[in-house]
Amino acid sequence: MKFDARLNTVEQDCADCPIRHNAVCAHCETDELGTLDAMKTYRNFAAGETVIWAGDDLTFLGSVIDGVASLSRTLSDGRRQMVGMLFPSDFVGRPGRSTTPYDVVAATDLRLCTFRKKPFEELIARTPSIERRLLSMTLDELDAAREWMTLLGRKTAREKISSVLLIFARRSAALQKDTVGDGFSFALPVTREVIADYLGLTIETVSRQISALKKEGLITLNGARQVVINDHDALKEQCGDDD
Amino acid sequence: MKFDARLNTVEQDCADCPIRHNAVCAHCETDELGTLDAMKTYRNFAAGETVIWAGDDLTFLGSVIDGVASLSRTLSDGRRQMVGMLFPSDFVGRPGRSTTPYDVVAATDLRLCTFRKKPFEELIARTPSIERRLLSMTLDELDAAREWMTLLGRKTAREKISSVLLIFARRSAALQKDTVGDGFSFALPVTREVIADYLGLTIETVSRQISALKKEGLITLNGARQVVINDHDALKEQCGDDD
DNA sequence: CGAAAGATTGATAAGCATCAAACAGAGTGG
DNA sequence: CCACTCTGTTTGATGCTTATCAATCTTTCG
Repeated sequence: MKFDARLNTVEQDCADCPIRHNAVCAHCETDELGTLDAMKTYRNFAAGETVIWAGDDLTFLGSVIDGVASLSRTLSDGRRQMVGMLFPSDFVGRPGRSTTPYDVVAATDLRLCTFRKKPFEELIARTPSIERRLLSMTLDELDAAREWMTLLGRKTAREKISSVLLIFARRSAALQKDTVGDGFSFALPVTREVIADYLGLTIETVSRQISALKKEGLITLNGARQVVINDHDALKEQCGDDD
Repeated sequence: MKFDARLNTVEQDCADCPIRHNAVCAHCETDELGTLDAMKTYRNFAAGETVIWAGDDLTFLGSVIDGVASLSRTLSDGRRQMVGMLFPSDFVGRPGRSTTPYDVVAATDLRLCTFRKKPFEELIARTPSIERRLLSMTLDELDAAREWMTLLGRKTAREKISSVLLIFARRSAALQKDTVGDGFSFALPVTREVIADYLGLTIETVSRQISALKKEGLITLNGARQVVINDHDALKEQCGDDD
């Protein structure tokens, strides 16, 4: 049965929340959690649905509970660059600003735990533990963004593809509490187009580089979306990174 | 006379500080300011000097008072990407983390107002106004980093150069409480090499694109570093941005 | 003045985008 | 069950953009 993303699911207690210990509310005390619990609304989006358009009024903020959201910007002639991917526990929206500077799109079916903006801003103003957690998460995101800038500005197409394959592999491994090594198999969660927008390439170049890695035996493909890593060390070499 | 960047200058009262109203201390009360005043140490760096190497222990944090600092990452074969530029009032370093993931280099002669890391971390833990200001500044930097990702991933060389010229122009205008328009003149604060590392280009491409804009009459150069904008609207058009 | 660093310009080549066509898989309806 | 469409993917041919290599010019500073 297909998941109907528009359907609002039953409210859940914060104490049972799967992202409880990683999200913005990670270090909340019981009473603070109670306040959040009373404020929250779950929102669901189907894959491909836009959560917020760039420039739109930002009326709510919140956390990703399940699924992946992409942040992307568009140039005047339609060229698109993905500037971030939000995974479960990541925070959506920006306190203290009235509009978002980029589109937020559900890359997969997506479930958010949201708060109306104004009350949430008032809450963090009097709750240092939330503010501190938000600062820490924002600093992490800034580091990630800067690492991505290095990829976008200086890496070749082959290095970009190798890098992104390993990133998806590690994400997949982490979810299964496994590690990436020779023979590790994982699924690409997104289309070639999304990968291209993420890497600052065209879909043709993405496809060609994946084919090249396949032809050289570093990876094997089962269909277009399932990847097996044959030579992990060699693939890591191809990333160009300094470690 | 050449500015000797290693020479420690006379301590300055926070109340007279040129970045007082924009830095991390912007919203401090008088007593909080007094605490900071007692903690601070000025540090000067000559253009080209490295403030912190990637991976080094982070022993101090602080604000840029004068000059420009660059944040950059290096790939295994030496390719470099600048991932941020810090101007006066911008914050250096990251509370809550012991090492920096990128090199911090003085792009020009540089003056910092620094605090030892530990005492400063303790201070922000009990001073919400500083933490709030730091969060706000970090969110701004994240937005800037994401905008830069769009430039790096999707803009052409010409668009990159036009964009960076306008960024420098606006920075310069803001400092003089002026606005950018036809006839506006400003200095490029950095070498072509730094611009190239910032834009993910080579110095030759930077030079060629600047020459092209000059040849087409959008800008005029006085020497290599002084730029006059002849046609602001046309230059803005060249950026490719969606507004 | 002479050396060194920074900037410009030219010739050439590599890398990636663009345009175009074919292929593969999933879902649809006769 | 098979044609049919739609979307996503692969592959090929070609050309533009930018990197690379190299030489010259300019500015700065000792």
